Amino acid sequence: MEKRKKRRRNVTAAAASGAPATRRRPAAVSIRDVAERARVSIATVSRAVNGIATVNPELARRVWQAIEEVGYLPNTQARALVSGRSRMLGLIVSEITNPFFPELVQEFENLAVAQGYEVLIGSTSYETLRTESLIRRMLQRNVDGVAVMTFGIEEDLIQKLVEREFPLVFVDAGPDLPNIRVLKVDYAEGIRQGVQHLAALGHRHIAFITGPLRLRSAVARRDAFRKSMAELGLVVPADHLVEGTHTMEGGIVAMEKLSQLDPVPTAVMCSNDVTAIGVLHALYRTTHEVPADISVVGFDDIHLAQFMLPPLTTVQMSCKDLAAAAVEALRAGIEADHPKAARKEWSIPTRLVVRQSSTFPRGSLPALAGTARRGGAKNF
Amino acid sequence: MEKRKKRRRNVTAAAASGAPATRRRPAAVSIRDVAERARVSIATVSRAVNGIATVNPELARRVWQAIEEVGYLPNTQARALVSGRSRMLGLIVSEITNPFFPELVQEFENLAVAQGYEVLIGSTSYETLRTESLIRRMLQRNVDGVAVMTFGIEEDLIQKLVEREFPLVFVDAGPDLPNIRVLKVDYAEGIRQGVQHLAALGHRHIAFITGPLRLRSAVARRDAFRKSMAELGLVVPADHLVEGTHTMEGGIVAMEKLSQLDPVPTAVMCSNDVTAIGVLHALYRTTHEVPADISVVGFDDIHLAQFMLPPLTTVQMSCKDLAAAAVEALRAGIEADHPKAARKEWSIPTRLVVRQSSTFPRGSLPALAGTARRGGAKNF
DNA sequence: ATGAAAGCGCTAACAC
DNA sequence: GTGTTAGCGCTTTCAT
Repeated sequence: MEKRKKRRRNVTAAAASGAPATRRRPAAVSIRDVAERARVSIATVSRAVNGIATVNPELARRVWQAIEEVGYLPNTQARALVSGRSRMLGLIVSEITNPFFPELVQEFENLAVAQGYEVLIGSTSYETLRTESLIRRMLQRNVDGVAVMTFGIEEDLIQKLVEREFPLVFVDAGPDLPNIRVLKVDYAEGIRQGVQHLAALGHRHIAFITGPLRLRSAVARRDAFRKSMAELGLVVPADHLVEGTHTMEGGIVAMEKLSQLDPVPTAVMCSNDVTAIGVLHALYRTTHEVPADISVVGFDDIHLAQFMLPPLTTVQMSCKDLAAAAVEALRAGIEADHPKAARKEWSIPTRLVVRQSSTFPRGSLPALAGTARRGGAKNF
Repeated sequence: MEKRKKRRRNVTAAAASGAPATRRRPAAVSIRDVAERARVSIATVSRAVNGIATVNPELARRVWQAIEEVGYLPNTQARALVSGRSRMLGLIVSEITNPFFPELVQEFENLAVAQGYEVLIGSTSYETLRTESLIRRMLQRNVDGVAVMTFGIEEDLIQKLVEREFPLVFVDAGPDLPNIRVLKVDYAEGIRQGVQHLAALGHRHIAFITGPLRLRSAVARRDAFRKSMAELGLVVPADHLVEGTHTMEGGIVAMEKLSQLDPVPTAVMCSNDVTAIGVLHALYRTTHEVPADISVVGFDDIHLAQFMLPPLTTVQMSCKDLAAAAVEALRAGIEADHPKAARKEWSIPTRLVVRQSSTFPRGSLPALAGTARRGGAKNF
């Protein structure tokens, strides 16, 4: 009785037809090798590997031993092909080089891997073409679900994912459909805390550098700022609202605009920390002291924020929370029996972290002037 | 004649056996749907999609039209299964949150995608367990090759990849085997330029903060520093060589040690930019001025370096070069007919970028003292 | 409880 | 030049 009668395994086309485009590696150990060695059928190996309870313990032992001996690793592609599930999660970010995202990616990856998923990452770089290709790739790789963590995306781009009913997770806002879940960031609270902090220190002329306003989240942050100011009876003149790009370069340009104003605002809030870093840089170039001349407040609390000079006061939006919610929401969409399968919204808290880039406006408290250079608000 | 006679497509197991663990999406469009619609065989569709020249143009047109109409995307898993190639490249980094790596990842991804590959990223976080799981995952996902960009790794960890003859790329050093290629970074040149720059400014007491010395690359950088100093007849006392961790925290701790010395070194070179950022922070906390009191030089030239206060003088090792070489070397290992298939080494240049964190040692040129605060070496 | 066999979507050998 | 078909490695019936 010839086993393997139908297999052409190891008989590469290359052997017959001249130079192959690809150098072939030795064929990996497959389920058949394990089955042969353990003297069971491939079905039994499959059942043992997948922990099906009905397998005879003695056979299971033989299978595991054989697996050990031949160094078998199940081929994920084959599994995916037959099961219809790839156990891959797509993660779409704007730009991996924006320091906020690596932290998110890291957390997301840790959680996903711990739960048996692989992560396919892609960055849009805010380019439509790239985003389209990204989504096509995710479709072709057959990811089980996609987290769109770009804080805003052109909706027709993700149309294909929506059509094919992929479980999707968005930040802030997304279409209201059964497979779509949303992480709602509480911008209002964090930004209110920031504004109140500055107002309490005595600032009245507070400027805000927004993100790119085609992003919903950037609009949401700006609106939260306006609202928080209004609550305190403070008006925001149009020239105190400058559009940035969520990059350091954007922060520099925006701050240069703000320094033309008369009077120059005594405090600047930024739509994200990277912008704030640009602002610090611009102020350094123009020999303004932070926080003595101008207080700066960021948003995100990236790891780097605490190492800035001076360490940056900022509104924290925890990547850990965001990543955990994203993975949980995706699984809720993927696994029909997930405990939170019915949930459509996850809320993400924010809070102010006071460091040394914010203090009293210059001259408001002469007695403390001496502490301004390094003192900041830490004693406040 | 019933087509599709053997297919159980769309008849999910779930329909028969109660609650499924997984919610199934509607079956994706497959090659058969295209074939039916274009009234050709699946083989013809496959040939058309893969651009085989012998296909009748009229049929090809029908195929492409059908593809358009039904929205067909080839299933990558099936392709990988039958072809033995996944068109995925593994990319192993140390920590994605270290700002050097996102830039590398971005470049690598751009290049890989442009050349038709997907990227599977993983970070070791310097943990053996994580690294093992990472490598197992890469094996299971059947990547076509792996770039190990960690600047040093425990060699027994990658043993499994070596055994199975995966094309591999290392930085600096790796086993001399047919499937292994190495990117040689020219530490000597960049670091020599850095040392000569500082020496030319008048520094004699130059300290060096190394990376974690279990990393080959960290050792290589330190040795390059020693050698460059020796070339100038400068001795490096043992206490001028402090081990860091390639993190900001490590830079802070190391700088604190250096400030205990008497006399304190007038210049500090760092094994990477992140360490240098930590150093700037430590000096800020102890009210030392950079560069007036102490000059600081980094290594890597991460994007952030130019935005530091003051902008960081550093040795550039271009991620673009590194990523391009890595992708090219990987393809050379994967594709037998690649023009550079025989090449085993790629060399990566480095060069000094002078910004404002380095200047004359205090007091050495009194006439210039007034420019020290902001002047740095830019006029030099 | 176990094995034989169908078949996931695709490529490539082979026949015409 | 085109169609038919085996089979990539695996899971899951179905029959025993």
